Amino acid sequence: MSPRTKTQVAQHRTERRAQILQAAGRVFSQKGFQAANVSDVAVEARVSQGTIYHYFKSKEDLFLAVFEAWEAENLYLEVRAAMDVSASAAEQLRFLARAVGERMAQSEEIFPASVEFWSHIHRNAAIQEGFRRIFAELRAIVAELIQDGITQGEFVSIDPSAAAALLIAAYDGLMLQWLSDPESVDWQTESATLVELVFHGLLKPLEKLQIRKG
Amino acid sequence: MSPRTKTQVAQHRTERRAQILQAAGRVFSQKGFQAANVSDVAVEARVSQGTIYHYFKSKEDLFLAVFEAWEAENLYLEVRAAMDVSASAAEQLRFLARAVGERMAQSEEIFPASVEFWSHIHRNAAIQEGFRRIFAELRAIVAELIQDGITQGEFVSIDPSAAAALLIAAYDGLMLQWLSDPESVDWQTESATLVELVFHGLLKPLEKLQIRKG
Amino acid sequence: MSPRTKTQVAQHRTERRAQILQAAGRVFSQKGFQAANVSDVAVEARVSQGTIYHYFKSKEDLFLAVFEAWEAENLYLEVRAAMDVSASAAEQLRFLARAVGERMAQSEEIFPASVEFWSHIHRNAAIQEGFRRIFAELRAIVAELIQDGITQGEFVSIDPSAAAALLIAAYDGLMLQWLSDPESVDWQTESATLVELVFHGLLKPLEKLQIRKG
Amino acid sequence: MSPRTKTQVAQHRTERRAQILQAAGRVFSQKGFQAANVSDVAVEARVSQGTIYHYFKSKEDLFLAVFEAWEAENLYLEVRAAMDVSASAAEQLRFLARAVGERMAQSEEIFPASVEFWSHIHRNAAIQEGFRRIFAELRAIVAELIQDGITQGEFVSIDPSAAAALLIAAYDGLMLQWLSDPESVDWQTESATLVELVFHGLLKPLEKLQIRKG
DNA sequence: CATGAATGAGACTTCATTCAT
DNA sequence: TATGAATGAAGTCTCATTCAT
Repeated sequence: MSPRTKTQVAQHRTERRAQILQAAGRVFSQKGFQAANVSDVAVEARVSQGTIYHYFKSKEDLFLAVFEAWEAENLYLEVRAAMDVSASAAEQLRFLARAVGERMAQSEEIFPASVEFWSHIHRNAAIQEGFRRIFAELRAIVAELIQDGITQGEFVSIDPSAAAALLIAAYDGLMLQWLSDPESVDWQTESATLVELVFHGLLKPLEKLQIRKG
Repeated sequence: MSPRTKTQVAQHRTERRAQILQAAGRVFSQKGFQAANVSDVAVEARVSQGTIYHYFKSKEDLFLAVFEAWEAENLYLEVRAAMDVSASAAEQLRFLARAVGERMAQSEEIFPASVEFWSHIHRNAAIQEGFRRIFAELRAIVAELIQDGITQGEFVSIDPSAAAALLIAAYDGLMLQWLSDPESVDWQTESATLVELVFHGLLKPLEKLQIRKG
Repeated sequence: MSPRTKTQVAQHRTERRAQILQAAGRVFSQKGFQAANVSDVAVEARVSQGTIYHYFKSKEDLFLAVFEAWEAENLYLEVRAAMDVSASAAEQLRFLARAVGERMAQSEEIFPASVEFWSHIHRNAAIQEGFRRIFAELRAIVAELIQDGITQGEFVSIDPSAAAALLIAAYDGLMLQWLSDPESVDWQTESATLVELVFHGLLKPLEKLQIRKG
Repeated sequence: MSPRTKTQVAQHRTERRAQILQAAGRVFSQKGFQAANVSDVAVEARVSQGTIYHYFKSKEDLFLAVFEAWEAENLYLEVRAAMDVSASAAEQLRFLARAVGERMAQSEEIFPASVEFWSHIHRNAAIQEGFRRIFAELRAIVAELIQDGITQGEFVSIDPSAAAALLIAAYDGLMLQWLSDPESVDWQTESATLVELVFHGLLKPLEKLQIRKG
């Protein structure tokens, strides 16, 4: 009956959807969700406005789809990948810091999108849940790594989850500083400093002993 | 009907302005700048829409004024206050971490406002410049403190500015985690862990020596 | 404070509302609710589209307001007025038929509005309820009149409510015939014929006796 | 793939057309012409939107086709059928009233469609013409019957056409009352009351004589 | 003939801003 | 200064219709 096979139709739909999704990602991150027009997205995706509504129920639906796509290719997959390295906890952490630093350096153009999503956390349950999941997962991974280090006598005893939260937080906070002044953040330097700070601490060994004595 | 002195008039203006500004702060942080209506602000401030335009040129003007007010009572004043303590760099840092942690715990209701401003960094030059200034100032203060510690032999040699950036970033990042799941962040714990981590590092002293040797 | 007194403002609002309501009545009855545009109403009322939304929440709200206004000045007030005549039931009925006939003849231009409302009965609960009330009230009045006639020995025994329904129905049905062909309905003739038919019946007295005998 | 004869093709077209027509009838009567979407009709008919346009030029064309189909199976065929009974005018009229009453009772589900068509009388020439024809034909039939009764001395002298119009109108008006409150109309009762009223009239024979005397 | 993706005009509605009072 | 009615531009979304397959 149908001139195109169902498979062809489905594939076509998938491609078109992706095309609109990417365009929307660019537009939303550039202008912000509210300020962006559906017509802006349509132009960017080179389709008519009406077509967008064949693939997404509403502008908000589209926004959430963009968020899901963003979420899907988000950091934590990469983070988990870094864990595959079978090495000491310290080495894994060092490796991870470098990997994330490099990733950040390459992702600068999507920072606005991230911040845009951040600003919807407290207004949209789906977005909030997405971030809750992301952070929970990231924390779990990093905390586990730290816990391993403690267990194996490599690391000092510390609250692994609280420490993990701090490490993750640092990168988000740096993103913000980068946005307010790209010159002010050098990802390589920051990652290196993070490792140094977190591994050895600020206090000089001698001081440390003295302080501990005192 | 009774004639008022110029002073009275001026005072009246100032009060009305503040009244609108505070209302706008609440509304913008709750709904977001774009989603918030001028009429929402008017209702919240208990004035008419027209009145708002006697005190602010436009909605954007009002938003920027809110930003300035937010900026003015922002963290860094408190941070600088912490510095007044004449003590060792380590003690100052420890004190600072605790003070900031407490401040964060009390400021949870304005986090949405902060994130709202963040999302305008890359779209509004004034906001960007505001944040650039905030971060630059904060970094300068903390970096100076670290530098002092290094100079006085308290701290190990480390990039003071990069380290300062990390410490500041951690708090912004935690704010984000708090927004996505308030249960997940305990400011006291995080501040304490931050101090521990930053002071002593993760690595056990023995390990440290061995690693350094190796 | 306010330059105009509250009374002035309220009066102004009332007038404007009425102005829009009347315009909407004309437009909706001419084009039908769905086919009519809010902009059509705005043009007819000589206000901007936005202004309409200061007075009515939505197009549907406006439609319902038009319905209420139509309902308010509807037949049954006139019908009840006709009842004030203290006379025999037969004379009241005769008077009523003539009054309604005259009223119909003068109301031809709002017939489209009536039919438009009719078509919403089964789709809109408020409209349905409105008509239920109108018909119930009309039936009650006419049925009471007939009952009086029966009680006082003027009228034969008959189901007063069912008979009332028929009389009322006749006028609505005639309205329809008029709309499909204005030439085909002469209100005076129809009212006169109705009275004759309803008072004396079709059957010749003699026939009647014979039939009743048989 | 197997070649079909022209007859088969034609039959197929006819069936498909009917299938769409019936679906459209249901949808239009439920939602109203304007509010109904072509896609609603397509879903109801289990064909694609495009297919509808192979059988009907436009949505309006489809609507008119539905109207024609509705018209074709409308009352007056039944009415004329009732006339086939060769009996006295009175008996025919009595029979007719009962038949129509029964028909109405069974047609309740298409009342919305009727009212929907009514609401287009004054906006669409084809619909108006359709109703003009329906009413004219009905009136002619009933008026002829009444005229017969008069001619044969069964009925009193009365305007046959005006009386016919009233009888027809009553049923349309009752339909409206039924729509506004299904509980309020019992077709059997109404038909019986109609016959009684129209045959014998309201006035008591004695009264009648007196009034005629007076 | 059948499909359904695509179109784009146009609908309702919102809202920042103005201005007469 | 304060008001709030009025504006009209612009936004989101719908939908009848077309057309390539």
